[in-house]
Amino acid sequence: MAEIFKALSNPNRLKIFLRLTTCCRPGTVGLYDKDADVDAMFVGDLGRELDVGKPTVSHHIKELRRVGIIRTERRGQNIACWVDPNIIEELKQFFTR
Amino acid sequence: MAEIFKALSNPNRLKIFLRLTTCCRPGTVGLYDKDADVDAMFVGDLGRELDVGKPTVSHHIKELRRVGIIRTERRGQNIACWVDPNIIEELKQFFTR
DNA sequence: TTTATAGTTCGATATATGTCAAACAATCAA
DNA sequence: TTGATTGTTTGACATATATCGAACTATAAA
Repeated sequence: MAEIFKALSNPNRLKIFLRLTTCCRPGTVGLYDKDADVDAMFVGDLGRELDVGKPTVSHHIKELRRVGIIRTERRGQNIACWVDPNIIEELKQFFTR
Repeated sequence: MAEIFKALSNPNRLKIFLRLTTCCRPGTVGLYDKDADVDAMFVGDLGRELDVGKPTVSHHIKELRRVGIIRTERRGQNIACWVDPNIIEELKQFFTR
């Protein structure tokens, strides 16, 4: 859990996380649908909203994936990113005991 | 929120947080009762469970208090610590949108 | 095959963080 | 007032982290 919190403690990574939790259908935070209109965002799209260089975005994406917060998949030239559906539930559980 | 996650990202601070959330009456995480048997823990008690020096414990307590995760109060020679009742709810809300 | 686009890896650097020892401060007890 | 206990502050240091530019890789398009 400490590693998950560390991943979310960086402002840019937190922005990526929040951006990804709102790119799904409204009201479905933490849930995504691969067949929906928008089920993921590309690394480049996320980077353009962040005001940091590509290497930095790549580094943050890698870290978020390493700790299991997001999942990624190549789609042509792009890398699609989405929040792991389980992590949200796990985090809610953590603060509900 | 990033600062709150940063505070919880250090293993020792996370241990302090978890220890404090379980020193209240069972099933009342995040709630404390000043009139209950155990409503708080002293800095020294927390430190003895952590295997780090006193200055380090003090530093962590200070940080947890700075970001609003815990509250403290002097009681004689000791400093009592407890988790802020509001923060738990705030964190749950954050992952529920 | 050449060019363009998207992203990663590597190396460097500046800053932040965790930790300790030593000194200090505050409370209590003799 | 003296000594013991509890915790804080300060200064130092080693490690971790965020960031960038340059070089590299992978896919697509011409």
